[in-house]
Amino acid sequence: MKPCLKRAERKMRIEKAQEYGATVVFTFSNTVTHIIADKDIKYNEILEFLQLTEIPEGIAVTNPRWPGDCIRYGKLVDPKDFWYQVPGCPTESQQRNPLQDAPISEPIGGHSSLPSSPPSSLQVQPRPPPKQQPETPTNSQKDALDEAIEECLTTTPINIEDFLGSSSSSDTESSPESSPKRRKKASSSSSNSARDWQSHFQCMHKHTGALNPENPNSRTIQILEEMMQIYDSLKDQWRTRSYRIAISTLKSSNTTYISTYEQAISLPGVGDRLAKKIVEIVSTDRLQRLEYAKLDPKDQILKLFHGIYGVGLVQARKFVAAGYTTLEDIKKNATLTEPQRIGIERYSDFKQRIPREEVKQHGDIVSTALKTIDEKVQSHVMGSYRRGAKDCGDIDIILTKEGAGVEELHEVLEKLVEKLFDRKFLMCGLAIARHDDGTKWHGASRLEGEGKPWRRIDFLVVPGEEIGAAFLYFTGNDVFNRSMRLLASKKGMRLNQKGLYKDVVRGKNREKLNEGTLLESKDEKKIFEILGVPYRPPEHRIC
DNA sequence: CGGCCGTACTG
DNA sequence: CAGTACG
DNA sequence: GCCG
Repeated sequence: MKPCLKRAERKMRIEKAQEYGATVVFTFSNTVTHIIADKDIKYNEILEFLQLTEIPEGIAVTNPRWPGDCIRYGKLVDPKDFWYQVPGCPTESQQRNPLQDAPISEPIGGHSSLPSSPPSSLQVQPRPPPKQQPETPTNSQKDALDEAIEECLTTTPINIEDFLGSSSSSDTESSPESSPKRRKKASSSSSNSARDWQSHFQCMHKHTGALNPENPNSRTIQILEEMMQIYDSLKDQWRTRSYRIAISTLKSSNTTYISTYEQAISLPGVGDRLAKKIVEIVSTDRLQRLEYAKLDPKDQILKLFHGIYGVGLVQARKFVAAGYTTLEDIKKNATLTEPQRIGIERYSDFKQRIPREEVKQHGDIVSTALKTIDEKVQSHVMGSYRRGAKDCGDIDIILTKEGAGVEELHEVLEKLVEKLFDRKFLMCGLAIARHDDGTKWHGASRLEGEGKPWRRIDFLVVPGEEIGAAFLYFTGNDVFNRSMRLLASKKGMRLNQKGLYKDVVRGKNREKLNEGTLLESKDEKKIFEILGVPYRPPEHRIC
């Protein structure tokens, strides 16, 4: 058997199967009754691996869900059932659509179609390495700010590990070993616990968003992400938040396979309920609750509608409740705002990812046009582009000028937009600053040429003095920003796209009672410093 | 048990 | 104002 | 959902 990245996970399942009386063999022989293939294995890959032209009669080929279900239901379920089919398996049953097979949950009686001989041995297949991640950090492109920041970084190297003592609680257990000794000179009166409480904030940790292909928890993460999406579509923002945090924790614990309740619950952000779900995923390769939820066809339609620009969950649910099932339905019959109408018209355009190179091209066009309006106004491409993504969902551009205020820049924005409409680069506006001090502009742009898709493009007008806070905000990602802002508020401060403020008085519901006084807004790195967060370059802000 | 980011634009 | 959006 |  080839070494495999998933071996920890497979080992777990193998042991589970043996616990229940299965015999696992590592060579193919006529004693084999079942072949359990890892999820992504295709039928012909099994044939190839076993050097067979066909699987002998009487041997069942299934995915890992089958043994899981057998354990779940306490009996041998039918390995020919749809749920257990291996992709490419030449049987009639694979045509069955899971969405029509409504009552999935009923224990499908194990019996008849079992192979003649009793199940006594299992053959386990290795799983191919997982695919690559969507957002790949690259350090190739730098702008002036990046270089300045990196300079600061190299002169004052900060090791995140130095900030995270071994957990104060007794059961540190399987956490990614932090070296015990070393102590930064405790600035002022900061005690251990003072440093500890804030280490739970996501912004305190390096995240690249890369799905480490060696992360043994990738299957768990995948299922939890699906579950999170369900809760998101149910408008359960707090459950969604909890899932997001727990998933993020799993992603960073990429050296340990989390398979037991104790392991799981010791992770920050994972409580009793999620720990139980993780155990269920590990031992059965699925989540019962998720299977139910995915059966609801409304869920699919809801997602479709929610994908329209300007349509949130409230509107999407209304459309579903009204009985609409397609974008055409809505376009013809529903009352829509103008942005929503465009959102439907350009639905597929806006869904497409934008190659990094094209993002740069859009940025260059804006930059060039800007020069004809005001030489001193600069544009910076932000968002996932600045984080180094190889493709982006939209294009985020900051317009700024040293010493300029919002109103001066707002005029520039209006001229810029007009000019870019004239040259048929901008195709429409979606959300447009209407006041003289408006700061944001949402719309669509496209490159010249036949069939070029419209791209979502956002401008943010930023006074010269606020460039640091604006960079922080517009670089994201969203989770990172929220984490930074929450940390600020816990420290009696307030962070937004204009700056970091202190002495913010909050009433109940944390409602802001005063503005606070400005601490820093021009220097992105100083905002990190004041908040006590080790500086992280954009490509490490993917939580 | 209550909190979970903070802001800007639309209709 | 609620809803939606941005990171 | 989790956490204090």
